[in-house]
Formats: sequence, structure tokens, C-alpha cells
Amino acid sequence: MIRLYNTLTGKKEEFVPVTPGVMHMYACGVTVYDYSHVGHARGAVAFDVIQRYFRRRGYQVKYVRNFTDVDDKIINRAKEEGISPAAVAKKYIDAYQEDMKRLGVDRADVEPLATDHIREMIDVIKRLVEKGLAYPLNGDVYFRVKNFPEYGKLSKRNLDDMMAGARVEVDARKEYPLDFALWKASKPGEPAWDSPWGPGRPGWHIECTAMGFKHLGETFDIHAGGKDLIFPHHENEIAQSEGSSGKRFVNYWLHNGFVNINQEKMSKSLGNFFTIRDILDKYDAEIVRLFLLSTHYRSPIDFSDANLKDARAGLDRFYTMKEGVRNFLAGKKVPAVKPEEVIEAADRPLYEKIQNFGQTFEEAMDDDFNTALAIGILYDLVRDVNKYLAEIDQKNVQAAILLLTAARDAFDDVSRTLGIFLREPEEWFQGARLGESKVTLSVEQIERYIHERNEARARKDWAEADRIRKVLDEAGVALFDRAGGTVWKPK
RNA sequence: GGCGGCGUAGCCAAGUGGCUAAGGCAGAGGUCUGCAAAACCUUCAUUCAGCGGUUCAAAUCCGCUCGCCGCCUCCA
Repeated sequence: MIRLYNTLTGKKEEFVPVTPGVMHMYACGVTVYDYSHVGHARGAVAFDVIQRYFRRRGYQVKYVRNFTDVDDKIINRAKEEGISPAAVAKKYIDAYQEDMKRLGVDRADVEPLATDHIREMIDVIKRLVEKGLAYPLNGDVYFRVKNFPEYGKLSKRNLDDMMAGARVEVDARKEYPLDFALWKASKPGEPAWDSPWGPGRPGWHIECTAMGFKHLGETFDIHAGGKDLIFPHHENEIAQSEGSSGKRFVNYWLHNGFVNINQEKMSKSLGNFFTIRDILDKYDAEIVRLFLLSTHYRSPIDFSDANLKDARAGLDRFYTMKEGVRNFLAGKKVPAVKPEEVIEAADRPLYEKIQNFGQTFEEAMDDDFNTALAIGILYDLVRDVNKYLAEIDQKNVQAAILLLTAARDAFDDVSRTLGIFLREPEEWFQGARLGESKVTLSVEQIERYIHERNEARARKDWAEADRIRKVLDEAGVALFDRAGGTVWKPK
């Protein structure tokens, strides 16, 4: 049973799908006028794991994540760059897809563009006008907030509170200050579509209503986005959607916490942001992904060098274990014996723990997708496996093969759901880690040094062996003398 | 001003009524190693911002105080 925190009710609730066995989810994507920053990455990664998790739990998932490709900021950017708004959108959609691919975020099942749904938006607006929930005004159309009594139910504020706190000058033409635009008359030179109210373009909120309706239906299970979208975006979506359909729009609202820099929200307006690509030039994508998943998705997460380095150390630890298991199992066949016949009593609890690991993982994830807890129990098992490996010489070989094969499979299984720990150890140490390290020698040079050092070691010339170790150390290379030979890793 | 959230060890971070407060990083000691690293073992919060209250029982519920943050304007 999956329990999830619903912003609408302020509580964790049991997930009950609209259609048994099916999960329909809509996540607000990005407005494509610039490169995406790490804050965008957080939501994308969090909801990626959530949709993966529903699939793991057997749901037939339809996941929709849109692109907002018509907007003031896009128009401004187009003017700045001297290209069309459509070209701006295309450029940053491509960039976004590239960033997401690097972060291991799956493509959504549907990735709709606002501009492909103008017809549907106009239909919704027409319905709202017919029902008295919207009114045209000089080519614009506004939502009539006062006629939607439940306005404020998501963000938990009432109209008076909002009026009192209004920080923006209101357009005096509007019937009521909180009425918001569904449709905007276009100015000359701006993108425009024909409508019953004259040429114009959609307001921001209406696209999600139209695309949600079209791809997921008038009532669907989950709508997700960043906490900053609760008001006004999602509040307005509810008003438009429920106002026009007369039905409950969304059953569960999920909102991710912010990425902070020094306790402050990362945002464009504060200027304290890093683009995803900037960060991926400095840190391997898997580090960033693990970092983001190490904190519960609703909590704020502080983006800092120290925290990313923690994540890197965690990956080192995991891949070291994976390497140990893989090396032991290499070339060994799984024996056709029953585990209970060969695994000694002292190791039975560990074997059971491994067997139940998928279930333990699901208990963590069932509780509002607690990836932080899930990663915690995963490290717990890493230690157990390392301990077993340290004592492997005293183990029955058949027992060891069975137990470590089970461990490997258990890790692979949860890794696929989290989208981390999926590489081979070499890819991590000699690929990703080398790529971001400051190693100043070529692989060939390193290997030549190792060869020389091993010759020195063979003749017990420890001084020379240590000298070479030091040379490599200064070049950013760490050496490890293992039973099977010397291996190296970037420091 | 309105509304909402947060404050757990040196750092990161789970835990929201009841077994010894997960896990990681860093630190200390040890095993192993020619040296080293990794790994393993031991150690590392009688205590959960502070003060009161409810309860047989609270980090977990309630109240107040302090500190921090977010939304109310585009924002993931």
C-alpha cells in the first residue's frame, strides 16, 4: 500500500487510483526560455523515481510532463536573441532533454507542448465563459474567482487574506483583483492564435488544464510540481478545471521542496542558481542524482560542494562493494543446491535479509517515497556484504556464490528503481571519477608506473616502490595492492 | 500583515506516541598490509532549538519563546 502526502489535505493518504491498477500522473515541466537549473533537476528526478516506483509496484503508468513554450519570458528572449519564440523554445527543449538524459531521468509517456493544445485551451475557456466562470475583457478573458467558492482550498488561504497581502498593482479593469488571465490579447509582433475573443495567446495556467484533460482525463490521480507552484499556478488550475468539468480534477497533489544555496531558495530572480549543465561539467550526473535522492523530496536540500562530495564518497563505497562481489562471482557457476543445505546457520539471517531486501525497500518507498530511508537501508546492506566478503575465505564456496548472487540481484533490483548504482565499477572509477578528477597522467603512463613499481616490489626494493607510489599520489592516482594485482583509482 | 514549513551528533540525513534515536561523511583506537588504501571491528546524540503542558509513556501531540526559510509577483 503506497501512502503519499497530499498537499490538498495536508496529510499522508493511502493511494487509491481512479482506475484500479492504473496511475495517471501529470508533472508541470519547465518554461523553455533558458537552460534549466538544479532546482528543475530536483523535481524531475523526484517524479522520475516516483513514476518508476509505481511501475515497479505493478501499476500501468501514464506519465505526462509538459513544456511551456509560449510565455512572456520566451518572447523577451526571442527579441534578445533575434530569433523566433518557437526557435527559443526548441533550443531549450533540446537542452532540457539532453540534461535529463544525463541525469538518468526517463522520458515521460507524453511530453506535450502548450502550443499544440491551443484548440483545447480555447474549448475550456469557452466552457468557463458559458458557465459564468469567466468573462472577456477587451480581447482578454479572465477567470471569475468569486464564482468559484472553493478558490484557495489547495494553498489554504481565503480571498480576504490574499487581498490583504497583495503586493502587485491590480488591473483596475478586472471585476475583482484576484481574477486571473485565461487568455491574453496579443500585442503586435507577438505569437497569436485566433480565438472567439480575437487574436491572442493563452494564460499560463490554462495549458495544464487542457493538456491534463486531453491526455489523462478530467479526473486523474497525481499532479506534481515544485512547492512554489501551489499558488497561484495549481490553485488556478483547480479553479479552471473543476469549474469547467464540474468534477474533481486531481486526487493527490505532490510538491517537491526547493534546492537551496546557503539556506536560500535557488532561483533565477535571486541569481543564486547553477544550471544543470554547469554542475554536470563538475560532478558526474550520478553524484547529482544520488545527492538529490538522499533527502526526502518534500524537504529543502542544500546544494553545496560538501554535500556533493558526500554523495561521491557514497558512490565510491557502493561501487567498491559491487566490485568485490563481481570479482568473487567471476567465472563461478551458481550451484544446483538448496541455500539451506550450504549456508551456515550464522549467515542465514543475512541471507534472509537479502531475500527480503526488495520488500524492505518497498516499505521505505511506500511511505511517501522515502528515498533517503531507502538509501540508508541500502548502505546498511552494503556493510553486511562487505563484512561477508572480508570473511569469504572461511565460507563454503557454494554458500558464498548463492548468497552473493542473491545480494547482487537485490542491489540491481532496487538500483533500477532509483536509477543509481547501475554502472560497472570500472565505469565509475576509471570513467566517471577519472573524468572529474585532477589526474595529470595518461592511463598508459599510470600503467607503466604500476608495472615498474611491481618489479621493484618483486625484488623487495621498498624505497623505489614507495617512491613510485608517491609520484602517482601527487598526480592524483591512488594505488591499491590487491590479491589479484595492483589496481588504481583517481583520488 | 496573511498563510505554510523547518530547527535531530562536527557535517549530511531518516525517524512524527512505546524495543538500544537508521544510514552516510568526518574524527579516535584497533585488525589486515613490506608501506598504504579499501574493507572490517570498537568508539562517536542519556538525547532530538528552549521553556511549559497532555500522557503510564513524546524527538514525535498541545501552548509559548527564540532562530531560519518559503508562498502571497515570474518561479521546480
